[in-house]
Amino acid sequence: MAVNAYVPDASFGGTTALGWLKWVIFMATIRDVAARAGVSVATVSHVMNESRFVTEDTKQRVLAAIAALNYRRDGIARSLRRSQTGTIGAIIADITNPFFSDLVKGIEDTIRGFPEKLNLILCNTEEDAARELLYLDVLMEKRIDGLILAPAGGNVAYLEALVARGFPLVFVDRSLSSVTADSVLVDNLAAATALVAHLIARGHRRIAVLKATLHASSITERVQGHAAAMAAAGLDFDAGMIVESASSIDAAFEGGRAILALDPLPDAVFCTNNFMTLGMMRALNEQGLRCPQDMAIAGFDDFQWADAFRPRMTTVAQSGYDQGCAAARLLRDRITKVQTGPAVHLVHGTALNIRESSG
Amino acid sequence: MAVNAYVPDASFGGTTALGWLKWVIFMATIRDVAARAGVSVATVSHVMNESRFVTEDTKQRVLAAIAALNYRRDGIARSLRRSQTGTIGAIIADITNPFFSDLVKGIEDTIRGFPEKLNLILCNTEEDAARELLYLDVLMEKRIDGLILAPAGGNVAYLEALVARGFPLVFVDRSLSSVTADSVLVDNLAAATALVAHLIARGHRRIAVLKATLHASSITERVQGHAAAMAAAGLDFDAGMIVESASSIDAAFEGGRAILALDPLPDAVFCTNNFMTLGMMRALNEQGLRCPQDMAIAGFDDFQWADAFRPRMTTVAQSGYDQGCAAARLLRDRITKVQTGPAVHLVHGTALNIRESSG
DNA sequence: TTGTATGCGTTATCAC
DNA sequence: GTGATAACGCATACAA
Repeated sequence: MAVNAYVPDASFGGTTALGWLKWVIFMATIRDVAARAGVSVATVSHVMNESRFVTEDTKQRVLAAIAALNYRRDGIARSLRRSQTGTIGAIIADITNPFFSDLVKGIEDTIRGFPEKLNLILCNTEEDAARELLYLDVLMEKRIDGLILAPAGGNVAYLEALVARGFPLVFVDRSLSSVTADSVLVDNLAAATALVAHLIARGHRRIAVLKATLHASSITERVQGHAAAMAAAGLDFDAGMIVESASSIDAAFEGGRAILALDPLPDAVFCTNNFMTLGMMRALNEQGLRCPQDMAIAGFDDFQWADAFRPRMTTVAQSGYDQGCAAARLLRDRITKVQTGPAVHLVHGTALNIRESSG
Repeated sequence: MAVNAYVPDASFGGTTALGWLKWVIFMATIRDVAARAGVSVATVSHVMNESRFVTEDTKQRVLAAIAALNYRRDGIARSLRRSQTGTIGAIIADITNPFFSDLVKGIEDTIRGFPEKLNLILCNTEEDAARELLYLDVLMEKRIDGLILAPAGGNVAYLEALVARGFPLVFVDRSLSSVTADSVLVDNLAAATALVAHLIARGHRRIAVLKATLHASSITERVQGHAAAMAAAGLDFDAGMIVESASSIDAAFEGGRAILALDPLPDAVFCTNNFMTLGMMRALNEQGLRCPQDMAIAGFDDFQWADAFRPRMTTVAQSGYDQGCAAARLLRDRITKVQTGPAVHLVHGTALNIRESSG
């Protein structure tokens, strides 16, 4: 490796403010390559981009110079010139939630397959709209080509303006009714209804909800699913049986405690996402209660180990990975203008995994 | 929001190849702002960066123009001029591994607190050195300011060259002995030794290892820990008791099956990471074997729900989050040249969580 | 088949 | 206290 062995010739630029950096971290430019190959910068550029015919001979000389100087083109300068960065953003709630880490992996695996060699800038809002706004601003300043967003629930005007400007935006997991953009979602209402109906079919009557406090359409719909299933069965429930907590395992643990303090005790709990389920189980555990004997639990979002430990959890499974893949494709199609019409909304399927935690 | 209401005046640039884009997605430039405020671009720049004194009056005019035009400076042009991008890369093994998602969250939370407003580009190698190389190239082309890396095990010359050039690099989770860079690690050898010693103390004698096949120093050391503990106890074991599988739950499931096919059957299994533990449990489950009655299990890496489900897992816990925070700080200090001496190596602590899976 | 020269939007160095 | 203007490194329109 001769990366740091090359000594720039005298033609190399002067010492501006940050010029010294270039001496420490020397990076050959397209001009250095052109000079060494005895051609113009245009030719070097065209060789790298295969954007016009170059005789085999000159091409080889250019390639040799590139190798000798260990030249890598400057993506920043290239981005400035082409007005596209090859970078997309993903603003999600929380990467430690298995649903989102699967989703992000789906995005990554998919964009890696694209010839455009897209990159992903990752941001966690932790369900905070203020943080979302901050990230939106930073990403816009970074001139990302498009954005995959699990909206925290605010910034509607900002997002509307973005979409109005034609900026490529894809919603995942949830959407904002007032913002018309592509989306990849699941039918939360139907899935939650089916899950709670299953609980009812198992004989449970007092079914509490451990609800993540967030302004996400997905969560709202899941709670509506609970109400729908209860109503369909002619079952009543009071608002006190819907306990809210922030969307983290620790907060859900407290929420779970609150549910276990309910009087009379519910005989089943519907957890609106991964974190709620985990927190609920921890609370149950703390009180020495057994699932499903003492309390049945069913949750939205499956997790990879849901069937390897006891109790095996009854869940609605959705593939974060597949949704990530779909979102990435949608976004790419918008960026490349393969897709230009009105917003497209993808609804992915869910599966009801009936295991033992529901009794 | 008047983002898309502004009609650029006649002075607005001509139509180059991508010029049309500017009409669809109109973005005011520093010149538009200067023109509207009746000042020079220099003044606008200085107002935005607070880099020289500007009278309150002109400053207000500039600020008003910025607001009116909804101007956001172009980070790309800025990066080109300043030769720094405010972007760092993180190349890790797999974001769906809870250890790494915690780590990434630690990085994010930390860089968000920096005044530099750093951004994170995320890459998963899935333990593939070829993929790592690809990402290294892309990230270098993107001119990232620094890199946090969990090396897949190859690309040594490339990384050496990077470090020799003074490029800020921090290893996490594992390191490459031939590359001298900052690192954040744990004492894998000691922790694994203690874990296996615990298994031995519990009366287990035939202790198998479910080992992730990867060229990571961390895994090698964990396996050495097993050997050390066995030797210290005067226990023998044959190589057949060390079963390898790729580092994914599915592969570990197969590996777990292989272990359960061993004859004679081991009475305990040491799993070298999260995924191995999960796959092993799934295999156990498939065969209808109980843990710890039929087989004791202990794993490296704790997970948030390790104590909420049965069996509660005995594990070595390390904080991916804290390691992410530390790595981000180390990297920032290198980037800003707050830290300039020889490589610093941080060794974070681990905790032995003795729960029920070890019998 | 190749070269010259302009400009992308900033920042920073001068000059006034 | 402010303004002109030259880079930054590349892609590309236009020449040759």
